Amino acid sequence: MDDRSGPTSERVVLHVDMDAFFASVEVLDDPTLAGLPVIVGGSGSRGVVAACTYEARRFGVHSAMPSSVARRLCPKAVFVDGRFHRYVEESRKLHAVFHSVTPLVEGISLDEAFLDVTGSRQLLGDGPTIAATIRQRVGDELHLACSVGVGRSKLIAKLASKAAKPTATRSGITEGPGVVVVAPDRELDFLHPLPVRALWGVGPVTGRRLESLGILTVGDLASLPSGALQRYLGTAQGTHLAELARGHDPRPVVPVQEAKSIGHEETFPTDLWDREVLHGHLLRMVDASATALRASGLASRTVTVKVRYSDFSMITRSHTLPLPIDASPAIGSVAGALWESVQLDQGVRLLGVSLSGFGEADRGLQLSLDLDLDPPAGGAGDGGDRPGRPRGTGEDAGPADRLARAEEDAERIQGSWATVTSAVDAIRARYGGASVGPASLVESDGLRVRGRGEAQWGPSAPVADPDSED
DNA sequence: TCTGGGGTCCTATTCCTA
DNA sequence: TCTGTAGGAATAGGACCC
Repeated sequence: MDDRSGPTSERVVLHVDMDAFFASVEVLDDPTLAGLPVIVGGSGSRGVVAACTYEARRFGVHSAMPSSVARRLCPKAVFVDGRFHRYVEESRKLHAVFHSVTPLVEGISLDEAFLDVTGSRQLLGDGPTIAATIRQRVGDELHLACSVGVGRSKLIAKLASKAAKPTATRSGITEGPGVVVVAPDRELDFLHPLPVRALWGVGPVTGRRLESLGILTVGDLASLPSGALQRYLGTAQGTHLAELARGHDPRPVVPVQEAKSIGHEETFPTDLWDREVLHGHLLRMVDASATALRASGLASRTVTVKVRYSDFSMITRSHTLPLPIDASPAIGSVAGALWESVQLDQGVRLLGVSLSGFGEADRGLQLSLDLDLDPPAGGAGDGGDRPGRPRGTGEDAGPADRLARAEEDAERIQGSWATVTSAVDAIRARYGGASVGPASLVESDGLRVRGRGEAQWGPSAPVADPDSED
């Protein structure tokens, strides 16, 4: 397939990455934090660091690090719970700046984006000029710092922005250049000395595997025959990494990426064993996910239940329906059947639900007179026996039977719940997410739906915990 | 002193069907 | 009807990203 957008060498891609974004927003809102080691993230024993200031990084703290380790490395750190809505606000302003430069903006996360500025150069200047302008405007308008990488591919732009960042070591914080430009004829000189782990797609596991083979740098990787790499890492990953190591990255900047899954998962402050209690949590997460699903105008065919046990092993159980559904009780019915097939021979640390296989909800089901129009008591789930469905005579149906019944339930509920679902969504839109919910969850303490940012980085520390400061 | 939450993508295996 | 085979879909698990 030929590329009609012009020669690849002419493409100019920017990668803009905010410096310590969440932590910088916290400092912006509370200037007394300026100059202090600030850590944003879960403060509980099972929390992780979402972001931290460079003052904290001097002590070796970094994002995704367990909070307990961060606290040990930097006992004087100020822990701040994440305020996701604030980061979203600032992110919107940031993206407004990006969109004033080019419509080709691919957001990677709240604080990071690729911009294809190939077509903006005539109006705004060359790549380095646009990069400097963006950096200046983000500083002036948001009072936040960012780093920008400029190259002819996403790979190069991304690595360049990293090289543009400040660095923090025990001896101090060194300002970065802010903008790093990698000219096409300098790409391999820039790329090959970098460690293999710098490449997008090389994480801890692949990194260790490559290093065990003596492949330490991107240059080492590039010198390897791609066939050998494919045999070692698999076709897709081997081919992809071989290409990246040679500086080949034709991936376009794609402005709108449609979601492929929507879900909720939570780590509990302590491991849970009780099947019923866990089922209650599962239904709560189903309701939250289904609400998000409908808010996106989607319906889902595949329901997946995820469990992480106390020993950190993880299992998933999923089921795909013939038709997409979006009603919470319908999804809850399938999730409940999957949940019954989950073994509980050790404590559960994390529980989650994920919805995928999107399509349009079938809300056109004609209601016949013998359909059960009453919403199932207790909301979602596989609770009581209901009319309109043959029940097996055996006391303990197998997983396949349970799923088949849940599928029937889901179809029936999906048809009868369309009006209720719309009403619930309307009430929540007006009075907030906690204003209405499944009856089965109303009286259960602690079963409120956790919102984004409330404890996104793990369970919070107990309110009065004398041991919280070691 | 131990590992979050929201995702995407890939691979291997199993099951079903032609 | 049985067996072998091949392909596709579903399922489960894992690595990776921010």
